[in-house]
Amino acid sequence: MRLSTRGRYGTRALLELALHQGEGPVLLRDIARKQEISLSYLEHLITPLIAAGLVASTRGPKGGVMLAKPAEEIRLNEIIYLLDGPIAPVECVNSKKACARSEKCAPRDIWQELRKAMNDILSSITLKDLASRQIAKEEFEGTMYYI
Amino acid sequence: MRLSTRGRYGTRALLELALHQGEGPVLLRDIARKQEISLSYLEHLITPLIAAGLVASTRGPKGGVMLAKPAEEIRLNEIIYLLDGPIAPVECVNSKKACARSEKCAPRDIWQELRKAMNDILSSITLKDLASRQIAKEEFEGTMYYI
DNA sequence: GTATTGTTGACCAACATAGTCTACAATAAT
DNA sequence: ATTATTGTAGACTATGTTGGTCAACAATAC
Repeated sequence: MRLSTRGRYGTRALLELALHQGEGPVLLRDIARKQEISLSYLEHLITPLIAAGLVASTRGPKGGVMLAKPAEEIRLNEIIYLLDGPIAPVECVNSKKACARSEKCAPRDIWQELRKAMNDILSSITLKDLASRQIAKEEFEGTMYYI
Repeated sequence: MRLSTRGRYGTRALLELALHQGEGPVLLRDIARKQEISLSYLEHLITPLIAAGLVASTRGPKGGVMLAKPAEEIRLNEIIYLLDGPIAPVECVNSKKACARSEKCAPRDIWQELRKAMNDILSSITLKDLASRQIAKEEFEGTMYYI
């Protein structure tokens, strides 16, 4: 029951963009460095996000990537879906056809509850929320030194 | 974000045992047939469940496997844990040491919420509950023919 | 003792994951 | 125009996980 690195790294990359929203293009290289993701791998992760219209890119000197829409309009479930596919513990919760026993399978009902719970959480959080949380964490870290 | 076949098949196998609780040993072969799992694979799945004391087995003719304790005392999170490992979307939610950035990582908080939600659901459901649901489903299916 | 059952461990094919590397395309600055 | 700088695309690969198979073995009811 694990989330792949794609979804996690992608979320972190977008968080980085959200933290620098309004500051113009951010270099992939800088995202890679700050979020500790290999640049080559990040390039692959960013592609579907660009294709989906979450991220805008400009090439050449002074280029880079930036959020293509406000951080409050991007929800985590969207990011995970784009990078990891359907947020579902098993295929059969998406299509009944995936398994002949779907109709009379009690376990399947449980897997569906799991999916709903996960989706509810992920769709309730926007990149803006995530960025706010991150900022709060860092500020709190800072105050720690004064205790 | 998927549940492996191990956890799912294992759950189904135990459901089958719960449905036949008190009827003596059930053949692995019969479980395999009814739940559509290959026998050889089921053998591997049942082993950790026996080791953990959820299932009791007897060899030889008239042998088979049965629940080692009442179905109300077996929770789904236990089954999934035994077969799939920790119910966690990422390792870092279990041990902070897994990642140096854990302390100041907002995404990690989200993954922890996910884990909690999943665990809450799975630990709230016992094998007994699952069996009751299954019976209800089959009875309902049965009535359908009279419409 | 023999047929029947579970137990164990070696093995394996296919796929997913998590990348690397190279060549290429666009563009800003000169 | 040239060049340096950026993202884009695709081929390639190493490793691990998944979902098994198969054969030998151990226990036990009859």
